[in-house]
Amino acid sequence: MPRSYDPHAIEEKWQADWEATGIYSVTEDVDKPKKYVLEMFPYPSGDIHMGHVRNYSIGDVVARYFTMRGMSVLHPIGWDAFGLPAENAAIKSNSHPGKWTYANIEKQAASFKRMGFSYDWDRTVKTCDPDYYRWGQWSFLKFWERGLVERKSSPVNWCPSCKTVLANEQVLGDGTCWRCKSVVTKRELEQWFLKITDYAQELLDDLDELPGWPDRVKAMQANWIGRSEGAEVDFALCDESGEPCDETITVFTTRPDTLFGCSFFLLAPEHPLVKQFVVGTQYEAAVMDVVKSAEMESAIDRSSADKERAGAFTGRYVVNPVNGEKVPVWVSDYVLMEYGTGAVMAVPSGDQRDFDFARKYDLPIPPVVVAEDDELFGQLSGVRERVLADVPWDIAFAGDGVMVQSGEFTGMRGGKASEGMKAVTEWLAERGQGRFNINFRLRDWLISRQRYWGNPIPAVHCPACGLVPVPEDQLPVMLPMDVDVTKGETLADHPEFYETTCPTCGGAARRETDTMDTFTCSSWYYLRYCDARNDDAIWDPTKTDYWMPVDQYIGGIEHAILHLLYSRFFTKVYRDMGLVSFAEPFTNLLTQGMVKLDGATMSKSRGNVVAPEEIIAKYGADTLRAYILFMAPPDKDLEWNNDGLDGMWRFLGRAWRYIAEVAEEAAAGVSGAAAAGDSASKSLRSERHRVVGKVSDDIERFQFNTALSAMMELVNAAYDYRRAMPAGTRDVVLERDVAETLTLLLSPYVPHMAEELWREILGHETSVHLESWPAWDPSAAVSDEIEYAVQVNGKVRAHLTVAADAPTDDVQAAALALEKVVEHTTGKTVRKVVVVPGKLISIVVG
RNA sequence: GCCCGGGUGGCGGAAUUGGCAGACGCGUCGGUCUCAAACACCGAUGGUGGCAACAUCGUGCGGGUUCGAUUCCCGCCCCGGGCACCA
Repeated sequence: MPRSYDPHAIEEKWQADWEATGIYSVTEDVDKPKKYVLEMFPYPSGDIHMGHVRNYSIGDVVARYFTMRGMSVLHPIGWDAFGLPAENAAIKSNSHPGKWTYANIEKQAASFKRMGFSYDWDRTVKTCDPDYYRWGQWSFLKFWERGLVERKSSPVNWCPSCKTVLANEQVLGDGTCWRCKSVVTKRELEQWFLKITDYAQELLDDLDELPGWPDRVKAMQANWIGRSEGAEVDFALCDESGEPCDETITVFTTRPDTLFGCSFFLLAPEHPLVKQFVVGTQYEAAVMDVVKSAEMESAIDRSSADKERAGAFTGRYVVNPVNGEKVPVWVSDYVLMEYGTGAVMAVPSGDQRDFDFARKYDLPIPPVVVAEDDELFGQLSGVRERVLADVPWDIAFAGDGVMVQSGEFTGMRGGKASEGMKAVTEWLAERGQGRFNINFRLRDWLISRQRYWGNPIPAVHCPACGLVPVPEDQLPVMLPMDVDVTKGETLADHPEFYETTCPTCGGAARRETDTMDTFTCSSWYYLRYCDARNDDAIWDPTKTDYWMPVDQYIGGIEHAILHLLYSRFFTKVYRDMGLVSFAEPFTNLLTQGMVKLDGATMSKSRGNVVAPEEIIAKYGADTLRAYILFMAPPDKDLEWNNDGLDGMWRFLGRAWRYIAEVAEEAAAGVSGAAAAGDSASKSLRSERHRVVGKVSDDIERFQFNTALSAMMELVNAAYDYRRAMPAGTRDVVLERDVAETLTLLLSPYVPHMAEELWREILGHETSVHLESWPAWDPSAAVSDEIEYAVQVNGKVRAHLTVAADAPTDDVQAAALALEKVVEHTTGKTVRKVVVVPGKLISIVVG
């Protein structure tokens, strides 16, 4: 009896062997095509969960496959090691975030090694190592030199639970913190920003250069960047009589074609002019009510769409530049200070929000763009002057139509990007009262954090010189390790840290005590992997030029905007600095689905966790790897279910047994035929070639589940062959080939089992992971007989087996002569016969 | 409201270019082995009718194109995700 499959006896043995022989270390090899396969690096929480198992198993199969296809494959791993969970854990366990983090990295690295992933561990980065974060600080200084760093005061997102500010991208759709789910509030604070908006247009345009990204992710990024084309329009402030004063207020609008319908003007409650306008006037009380209640409201309430809009008249007016009309200036909470200019021209006939506001406060709603099928069209078509001051409509009309009551523009097409929009904007531009403009929803990236466990911002506040960058030769600004977070301390509580001298004037100065958003650390780690141990530069460009861009990036959909947008931004800045020669870091992106249990994401707090360690203890790492890939295609969410594990275990056992039996028979000298011509041998041979082709193709399109199905089919066919052919009559060369081929096909999925089979059972000297991918001959995959399905009036009535090279006419004649076909065609006229070569014959009768 | 996905047996899923729907696996049922169980192996398994051959229905719903539609077109329903007082 051949030895049976025992993962526990082999897995750790081979892990030690691979580590000792360093078979997964790579260097630049100019003689081979390169592939950079990367999975998003993990936060070192200490435990490995099913999401990790899935993510890293996918990457491992891809990396091993490309290696076997003769490519030079970079497949690194590292740790996104700064961040709040370390501080929270340290507080809980009365420890230090660093101690906790480094211990977790050890533990988690051991788990990853236990899974048998093929990483080049020599390239590991830990973002909390000074050797790493100094280059993050260096990047910050370079960004600063390029004018991409700004310290400014603005209303920012504050998470009361994390006790720090958040970037816009880090606030979820429901107004909660992405990490802790607390409700985020707004605070006016002075903070550090990276000017990602300088790259808004390019970040949007270059999405078209990424055919290897899922449309979903590109749509989400485009949505987030939120480009709108329109115009700026200047409105002059005027006095009660309508006489313009010197001051103007500019608005952004996507509909300058509706300017003739502007019947009031709005300012955001936070707009600086509001107080100036109303202080000491009869309007002050009502206006300040609106301002105060807007301040009180949470971000969620404020943005609730069906909320009653509050407003008040300021007592002031502006002049509409197209018709000289005096327009009242109101304040309303539906105008946002953060978007556009914080001021809006209200056109109630063309905008539902303005319409509702006008009805509530009894303001006029003159129509200016009407649809041809609207009852007003007949009445107003061609009418230049305003004859109708209020529409009979119940809702605004925001669609495309014809301009009316619009002076010289009357009769033009109105709507977004319309003839009228362009004509009005040009008219304004000629007079210096407006211009074409583009607005983005994307805001600058707020990167300062009022927390300890992060990368210190390399800046000094000097009372004489202002903000001064830390000189490059003084990097890194070391994060002190004696901060006691259990007492709630941050860098701002450490005089030894912040008391310093100004690098410029030498006078007493205060070091910046904010740290950088951890997303800055993860925005360039994939570049550092190319040259991870470089102490003289962030990387050697010849190395990034060899490895980059990442050919296949794999990670969770939750980073569709966050990490992926930030990394694209960083790459473009490095390109402008001349440090890299490409504009996009990730050529192909696979967003892996979540692993769920009972319909919810697995999490400790929810208590619905299946620990990978338990599965490994029972079945070994190989079964777990293969099973999680077999359960579903990688981009779909996956509902975890232990029930199928036995099936994968059975399959691996069957494959093992087959290979071991073949090897044992050969060792025992059982002889048989070679290059046998019987139909069973031919059929197994063609199945072998078909399956190699199918598995190759499936891996390249990430269909790991169907690749495994195909291997199961090969094993089934191999057993069928053994059953059909008595010992001594089998083609032993073919069987040996099937056994070796199967081992090679399995090796990216179950690397330990394949290694044991290859070296100990099949008797090879060197690792299976240094072997080439098996060759396959598409022509050998075709059998010499083909079965046709024969349809009569669209229903399959019979099957017909003919020689593969039979002429179409013969096939058709044979099909028509079939008994079952005759049954369904007698007494009817054959009207048409369609023969799809190699597949089916469709007979139409009537 | 706008923009993306998705809806196929009891379950996970397959069908790559319009060509035999349900590959492969789980589960279930029946059998072999066994004193028995476990393991393993063999067979059956979309629904309905039928002893069977077979017939018939069937990929969210309703239409359409086609010899032929899970696949393409039109109109809906449901589920998931993103964006949203964005001017």
